[in-house]
Amino acid sequence: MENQGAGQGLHARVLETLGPAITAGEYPPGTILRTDELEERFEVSRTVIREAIRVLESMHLVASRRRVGVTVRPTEEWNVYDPRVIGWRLAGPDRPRQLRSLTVLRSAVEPVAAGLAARHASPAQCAELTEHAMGMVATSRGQQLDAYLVHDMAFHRVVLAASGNEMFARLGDVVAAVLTGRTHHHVMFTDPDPAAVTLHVQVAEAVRVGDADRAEALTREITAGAMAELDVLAP
Amino acid sequence: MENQGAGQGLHARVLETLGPAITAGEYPPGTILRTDELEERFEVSRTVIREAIRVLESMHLVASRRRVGVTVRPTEEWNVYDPRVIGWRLAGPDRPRQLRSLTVLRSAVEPVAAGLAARHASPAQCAELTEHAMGMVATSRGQQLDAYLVHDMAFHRVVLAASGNEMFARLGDVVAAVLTGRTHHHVMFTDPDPAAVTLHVQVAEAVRVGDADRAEALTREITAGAMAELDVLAP
DNA sequence: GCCCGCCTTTAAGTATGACTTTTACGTCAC
DNA sequence: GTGACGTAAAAGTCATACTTAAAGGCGGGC
Repeated sequence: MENQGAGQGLHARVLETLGPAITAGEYPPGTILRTDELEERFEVSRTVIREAIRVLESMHLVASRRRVGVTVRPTEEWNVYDPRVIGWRLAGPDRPRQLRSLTVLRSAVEPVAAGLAARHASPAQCAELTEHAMGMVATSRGQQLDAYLVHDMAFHRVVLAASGNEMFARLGDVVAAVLTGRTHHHVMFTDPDPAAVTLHVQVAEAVRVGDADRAEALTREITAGAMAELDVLAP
Repeated sequence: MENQGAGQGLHARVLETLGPAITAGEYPPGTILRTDELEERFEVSRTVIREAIRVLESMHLVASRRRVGVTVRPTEEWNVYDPRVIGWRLAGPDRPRQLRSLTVLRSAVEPVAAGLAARHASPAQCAELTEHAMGMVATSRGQQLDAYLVHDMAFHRVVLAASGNEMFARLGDVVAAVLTGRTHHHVMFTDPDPAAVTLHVQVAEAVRVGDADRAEALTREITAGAMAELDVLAP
């Protein structure tokens, strides 16, 4: 996840405490927070608390009502596509569940994105793609998982961007977060699956020659692999 | 789109003016807004403006920097999955573009969601599904487009919810917005495509009997139809 | 005894003025 | 021309006073 929201203001600091706490379930839905209580707890002024609350409200994590206070909303109402919410949940206790959701989303989106990329990708993007695929090949053996990850993330980011769909493009961070999670929680001694590496190379090639169906099918294989890994990764 | 954000506070009213204006491109990226200027324009206190700005900032529509002001961010950085941003853009000048993006997203997500629904749907959800499919059949002829729309939206909402994936479930509003847009901008005299109606009935059936592949394939046909309509709808 | 409406009280919302902090930009010396 | 420095501008923070909505209790009417 990108560094979005690690801002410097006081309100940002309050947010970085309350957000994770709420998404972690430390304040179950229905919990009531009062502003003056928070004011005291964080030793900041009312202004700061209110601004933090306003942001949490815009994420649909809480609702603020007069004469009642700030109540935590039920999980189903959260804006689960907010990058900050995603980041917080990935860092919290329902990380496995979150990783599953995101991987399923990937498996739906990426193949279609790859198909579109085959139609729309610019020469420059095609070049980037092959470059990163090559990079993956080069780093796929001999405990270079971190270097491999960089290429893997970049590869998928380019595919999503090349799809020409802004909604897809904005999922680059999500995919990056999933891949990072995979690498850092997997058995760090195992080199990446050679079959997966080959698939990436083939996708790059399919996109380059404009074979949308093939790009889509190959990417579907990649995401199927990710889904299969999931049972080990997020039980 | 749900009524999310039509709040009653003053800051909400400021937001409902600035948000649409920014997403409509009235303040091109790089534009600088100063708080005291806005204060004056909206005839409200600093507090109110600051809270509105904080929300816009959390949507990545603007960035606030000391000694500079509040600058409008480039489009690529916006949180395009924020329901309010989606709503604003659908109401603005790049509605066609937005409709395209969302329909492509639909075409990626819904088939996979239908496949999952076939595996996970509860008996109650299956019942709802057939009910709404029947409702679509019943209202598919004789200028009952509004009634048809209600069933159509409900149908897709149930499929997304039944997928068991919270990320998918949260796209219910998006799909509803797209369907609404379709109905209200289409030739209002044309009854829905009978083939599409049949497909919905068949999807309900496939989900009921747990045939994931069939549910997915049929839904892919539905979304392909939606994509085809797009050229007429959003040129 | 029960229901409806008023009234109190509480907590969020708004307004304002004073003060702090960051930082872009212009100036001046080298 | 370059670099250090100082100034000022605008956001950020704080404290306080006041306004508004509404939850929950109180009392009167039925």
